[in-house]
Amino acid sequence: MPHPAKDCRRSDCPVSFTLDLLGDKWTLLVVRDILFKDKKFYGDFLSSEEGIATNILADRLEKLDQTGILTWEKDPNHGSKYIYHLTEKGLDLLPMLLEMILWGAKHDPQTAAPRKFIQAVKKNREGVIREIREKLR
Amino acid sequence: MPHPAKDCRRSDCPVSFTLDLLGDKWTLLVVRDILFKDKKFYGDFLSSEEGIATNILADRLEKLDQTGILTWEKDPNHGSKYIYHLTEKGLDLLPMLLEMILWGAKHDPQTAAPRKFIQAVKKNREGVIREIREKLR
DNA sequence: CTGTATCCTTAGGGATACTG
DNA sequence: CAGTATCCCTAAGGATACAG
Repeated sequence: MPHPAKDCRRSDCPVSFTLDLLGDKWTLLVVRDILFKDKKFYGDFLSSEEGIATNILADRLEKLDQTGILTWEKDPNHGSKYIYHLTEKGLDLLPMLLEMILWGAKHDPQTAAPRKFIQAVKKNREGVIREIREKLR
Repeated sequence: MPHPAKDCRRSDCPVSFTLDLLGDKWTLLVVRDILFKDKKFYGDFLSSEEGIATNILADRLEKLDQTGILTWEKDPNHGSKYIYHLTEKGLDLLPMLLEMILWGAKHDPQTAAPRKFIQAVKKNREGVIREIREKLR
């Protein structure tokens, strides 16, 4: 059952549903790290510049797993314990994240979003989506 | 300065920026109500099925105003005190909200999203965006 | 190092009372 | 009715210690 139980969903509205799963300040940063920064290890996420706390990170990884957005597997090289990656459901978040990036880049005067990437998304949204999905598959 | 002060932004990443402003379980529900449900009065928002508390609503309206996403004006008919509406910056959230709807509708088995609307968005995203923007202007 | 668990403070937010 | 303010509790989450 990769979705909230009856008593933790506030309504059947899709916006509300999405917010029930992802509506906080940290969860989507983990998704962002995987989608756009090729991160896959626990320490990768920990070292992101926003400075997520280790308990928060562990909690979010577990919740993302429970909701079927992310999974992990043992690291064969054993440099790390696990390799985290998105499921199809998680990869489906890419368009939403891209819109968040466009909105943030447009309205944040001190954004650090790379101009080239923003232009690429504006010019060829579907292409960028396909490319990133391919890379992560 | 319609954006977070230096000490409340976690990084210059556009995703992080967007989450700093909108990353909680309630704020985007108000935006949704305006964009898709033609709500404009305090009581409209209060009566949404998710059941936002009055103090939370007041707080979010104020924050959305501080960040330049929403404004209000006196209601000339005085049925209500104020009429709330989105700024251009707020209307710019529409594409992101649409992606949230698509994702929620796809992955929530008990979604209440109208099939026709979902199809319309998939088929003619830009058209839907233009139409809704026009209506709210 | 990777990941887990504990402690403890603050902030989010529900219930409800209050004002115009 | 529209909107504000208070009370109070729970949960989010920062710091940090601990285990493999």
